[in-house]
Amino acid sequence: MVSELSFTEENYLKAIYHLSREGNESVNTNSLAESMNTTPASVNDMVKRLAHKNLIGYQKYKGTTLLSKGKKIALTIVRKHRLWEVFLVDKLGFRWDEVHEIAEQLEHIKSPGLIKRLDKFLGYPTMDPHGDPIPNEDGVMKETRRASIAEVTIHSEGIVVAVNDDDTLLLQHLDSLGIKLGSRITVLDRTDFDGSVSISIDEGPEQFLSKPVAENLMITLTDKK
Amino acid sequence: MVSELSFTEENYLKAIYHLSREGNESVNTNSLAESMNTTPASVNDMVKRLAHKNLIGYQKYKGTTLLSKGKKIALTIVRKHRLWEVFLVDKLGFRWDEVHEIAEQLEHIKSPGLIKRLDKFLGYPTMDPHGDPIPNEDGVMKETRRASIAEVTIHSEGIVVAVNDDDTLLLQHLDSLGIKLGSRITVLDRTDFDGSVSISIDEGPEQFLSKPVAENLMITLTDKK
DNA sequence: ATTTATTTTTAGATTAATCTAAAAATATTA
DNA sequence: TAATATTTTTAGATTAATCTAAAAATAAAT
Repeated sequence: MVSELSFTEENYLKAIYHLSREGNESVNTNSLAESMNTTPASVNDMVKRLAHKNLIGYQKYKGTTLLSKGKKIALTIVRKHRLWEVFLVDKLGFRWDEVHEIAEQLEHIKSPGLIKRLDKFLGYPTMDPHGDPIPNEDGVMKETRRASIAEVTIHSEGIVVAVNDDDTLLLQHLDSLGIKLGSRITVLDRTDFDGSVSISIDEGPEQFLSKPVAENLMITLTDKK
Repeated sequence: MVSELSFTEENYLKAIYHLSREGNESVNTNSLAESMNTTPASVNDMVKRLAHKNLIGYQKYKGTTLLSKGKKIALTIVRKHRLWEVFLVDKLGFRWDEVHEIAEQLEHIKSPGLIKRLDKFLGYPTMDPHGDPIPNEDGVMKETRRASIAEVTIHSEGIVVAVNDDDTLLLQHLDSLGIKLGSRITVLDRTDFDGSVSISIDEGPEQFLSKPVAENLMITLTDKK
């Protein structure tokens, strides 16, 4: 039984998770301090508590790593964070760049059943509005990769995370099509002849992109099994 | 500028609000302690802090009252609590008696804009799933009253909060009609001849209640202006 | 109007989470 | 490898929120 963690403890676990690149590398005191906006001394104190609770591994001067229990908790927090972000964007109409702060708070709500119901209500999304994958209940998440619309298989669905070229005309063109960072794009078809693609933006009507535009539009997608 | 209150401070204000019957009467230390599940000594400490912040009035041995700033905060918390309860029941499918604990946490989420959007998403409800009125942004809420289905004007809408008679047959009858505490009932029509009424439960199809049933079914309703 | 009971307040400790300043260990560099 | 720089840890304080136990004030009862 993990006696109910404080918000702070949960945030430390999450920070360690992210800094260790999904829990694989060891994290040192200073970078944790920077990421948590606090001092190395405070981090040191907290790291001892978490180690004492068997959530992280810690040896003096050697940095910390998530233990399996700690990693599992970190992943449920990431899951909650990303599901709430989907809620805020899809249901409440926030922009993708407005939701992080709110999700930072919502991710700590404790309730058996809440997240399961939220997940269902949202239609079991696999990606958050920033294009990051959402772990399932067991902490497993689909691999994501970044690719341009030009190289992706037909029927792929993903979130716009970057535009490779910062040409003003291109940006204006995308804007006029209603494409921005965070837009959810489904690739409907591709013409072999000229490499142009037809897409749907946020479930909207079919629209066309020329090959050069498609090549510069990067999305993240979860690889379908 | 109210420098951002802690969850605990917010909870004290809310407790004072409820114990003072919507902020009108003075609240004594012991009852606050009981309601907050803590000791009179702790209450005394906290009361001093809140008085120092000009949120409540306090004189030694005289109990506390909400000041206007404190009352306003208390009301926004009540508003948030009740709106989240509507969300949990209407959107996520929780039962009315499962949501209090979760709303106790959600009510402390801080975000400019979140509650406004949530309110809109929920269709600007005026009552929570327990039949309690939801304060508007300015802390004003509609008066509610309890009445039996038999005495209410046609087209009234309210939440079932009690069954006056605990006769098993009546309870079974209500159950078979799909009526339970928390059901939202709209009174569609009433027959003068026998006092029977037709109603809709949770926006469902028309159903009929005999006069004795209607007389025992209590709802809360907000008086339409 | 005393005495008794209740309520409220103070005094002094405790715990989680933080801090600053200094000491210790490790890493880097000349 | 010795000197210097960086990182990490300790020691000792601080603040919010709590506690227990005892003192003080108020209220109730004889």
